[in-house]
Amino acid sequence: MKDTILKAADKIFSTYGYHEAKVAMIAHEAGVAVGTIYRFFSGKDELYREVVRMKLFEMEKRIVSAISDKPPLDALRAYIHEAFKFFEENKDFFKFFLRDVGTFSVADLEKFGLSFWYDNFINKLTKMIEKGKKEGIFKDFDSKIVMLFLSGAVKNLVYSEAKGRIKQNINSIEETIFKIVTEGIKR
Amino acid sequence: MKDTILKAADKIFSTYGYHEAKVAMIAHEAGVAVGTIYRFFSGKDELYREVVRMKLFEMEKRIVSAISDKPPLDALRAYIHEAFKFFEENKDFFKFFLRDVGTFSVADLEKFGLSFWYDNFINKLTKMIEKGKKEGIFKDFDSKIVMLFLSGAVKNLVYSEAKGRIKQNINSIEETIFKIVTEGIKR
Amino acid sequence: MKDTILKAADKIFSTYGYHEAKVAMIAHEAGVAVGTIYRFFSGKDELYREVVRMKLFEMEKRIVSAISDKPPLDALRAYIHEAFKFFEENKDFFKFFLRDVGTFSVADLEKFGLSFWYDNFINKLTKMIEKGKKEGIFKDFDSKIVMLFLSGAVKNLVYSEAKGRIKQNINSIEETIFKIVTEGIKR
Amino acid sequence: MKDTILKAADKIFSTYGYHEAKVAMIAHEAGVAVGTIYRFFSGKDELYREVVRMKLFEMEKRIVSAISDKPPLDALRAYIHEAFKFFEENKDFFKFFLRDVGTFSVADLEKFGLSFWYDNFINKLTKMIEKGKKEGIFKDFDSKIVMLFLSGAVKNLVYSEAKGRIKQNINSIEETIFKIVTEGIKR
DNA sequence: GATGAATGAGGCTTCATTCAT
DNA sequence: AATGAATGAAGCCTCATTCAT
Repeated sequence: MKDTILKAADKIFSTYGYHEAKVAMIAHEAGVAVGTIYRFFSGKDELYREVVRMKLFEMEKRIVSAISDKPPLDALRAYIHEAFKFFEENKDFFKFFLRDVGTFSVADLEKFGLSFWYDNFINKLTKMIEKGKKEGIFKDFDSKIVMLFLSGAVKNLVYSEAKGRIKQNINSIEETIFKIVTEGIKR
Repeated sequence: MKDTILKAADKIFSTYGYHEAKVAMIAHEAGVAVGTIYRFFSGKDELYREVVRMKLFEMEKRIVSAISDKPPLDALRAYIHEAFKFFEENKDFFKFFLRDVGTFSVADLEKFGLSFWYDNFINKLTKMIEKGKKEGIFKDFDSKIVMLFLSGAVKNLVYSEAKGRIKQNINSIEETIFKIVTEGIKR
Repeated sequence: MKDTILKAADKIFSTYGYHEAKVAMIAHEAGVAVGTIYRFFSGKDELYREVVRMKLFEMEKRIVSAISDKPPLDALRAYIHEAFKFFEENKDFFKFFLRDVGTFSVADLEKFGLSFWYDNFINKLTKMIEKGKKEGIFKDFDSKIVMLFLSGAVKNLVYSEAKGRIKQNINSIEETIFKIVTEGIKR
Repeated sequence: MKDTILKAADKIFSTYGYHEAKVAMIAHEAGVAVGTIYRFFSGKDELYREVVRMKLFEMEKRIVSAISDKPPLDALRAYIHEAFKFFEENKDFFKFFLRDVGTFSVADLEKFGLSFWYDNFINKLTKMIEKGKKEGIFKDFDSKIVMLFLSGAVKNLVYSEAKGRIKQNINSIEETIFKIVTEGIKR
């Protein structure tokens, strides 16, 4: 039941964004009464938070699993590939998440309670870089900056790709990203 | 007057985001009556659009001016520096509007009449890469992908810096970005 | 519930007229919350339209039923009597809606989807005159003009009576109308 | 100046009706500033009242002048003719006046201060009937009822004619009215 | 006297939330 | 536990009116 609602909420939020999504729509999509939603969630806010959590935790799980136990360069490739795949699969959701986050007030953002999670996630990814540095494969840049650099680049490219602003196919884009980040653009 | 309102709107939208920002707050911040806002803007929507336009046009002007007539590598440095500076100065605004320009859906950009502008802006930046390729300084990656890669990386780092997730000072972050993008992280 | 609201709306519109009537007043009169009104009507406009429809359809039903299957002169008397009775019972409403059905512009009647209805209603009444002409009881005036003449006269008298401008009792007024229209004022 | 405003107000009220007419429109039409209107009229309400007064007083003047010093039957014809002519010339105004009156609250209607005028006007017309009765030309119906009967009939027919619901030309309609009211419809 | 930019009260409407069944 | 009709707070916007120039 709670899960049905969560899935319905995901779909509606992904289709309409937070503010255009109405609780009644979600109830309808889930095939339950409006009141039922309030048995499981304290309100629309919490419902949204739960959807976001669900998504991000899934993302973390998939990406972390994709890179674990791989040598640094392979892990890097895997990260780029998995991130692309995940964003691609959930692009409707992220289209609105990224936007809606901007429509919440600072106070609300903190309510998401995801700051801590995000730091933690970035730290896990950072380990991939750390490992590469230890093994002498990566240069001695600050690992966190490298990861934020890389994840920003990936996000922007997924997004642009989703918007049809890039002609290349996804494999080719992934490969280009990998090359730039490993070897740089300077000849 | 129009300008006072625009500035107040910028502040309120930057602090609360679109939906939590109330027209009455903006009027109060601007020190005018609610009705006065409607003498200059057809509604809350248009007011937001104008704020966004104002910001982005200023950003373009500053960045384009910073990179023009510079040799490719200097231009690259200048781009990173100016983008950082601009985002830094307007971090409240961008926290809400864009963690990413791509944050807004195509429909939204079109609503702002900015689709054309964005393509144009990216093209201008892309020329900086093209030039470097012609001069044999940059490798033969697709210029647009390079630019989207770089702008994504920069935006994410500004954002993270603004959030206090990075300890280094800005100059050092800029330098790291420059090095990664030019020389890559692989040893 | 819908009916309670409709009745309350009738009362408030009849007392204050469309523009001075506030949705909140209607809700209060009906003993429901403002929002409840919007479960049944799309807005103030539709609510007004529905009140008007309700009234006019009832009027038609009563008048048509009163005149049907009667010989022309009896039908004429019945028309005058029933019209008086109906207007009398709803004088508050008609004081605002119609001193005259014609009071509303064509556009308005169309907005109410009542143009067709009104033509149809007049046609039904017209048949009473036609019948009288066929039977050689009525003179050969254009039937529609006769009906518009008669209904205008009746409406004005009801209205004046309602305003207290006439001293006679209603029966006497009805009789006078009947005599004037059948025999004329000329000796 | 006051007159210019009054004429402009007449035009705008006649075109849009009371509630859709905006003070700014009237000022624009009159070629004066909004504030100027408030030098001559205490507000929109009074301006409307003045327009209505102007109209009705003119109507009275024309109709009374048309019927005075005429033998009863000629006066009757003249009344019908002049009423038709006047309504015809001002149909835009009356289209809205009749409607808007219905949108004012009872309190407002009294503010028009026209009840007394209307009684007075009807009395003047009534004299035409009285005279006919004294001369033995008209039957012994209550004169006021006769006048209200007649004026209602005329108003309704003018209105229907204005709406295009009648095919005959105006002269023919006037003649029919005259015949019905004098001789009745019964053979 | 004339102007018209600025005012701000007040209305219609939406929709998250509640609670009696 | 589930329902969904009813609630009512709160926001955007309009426009008659004012008053400094």
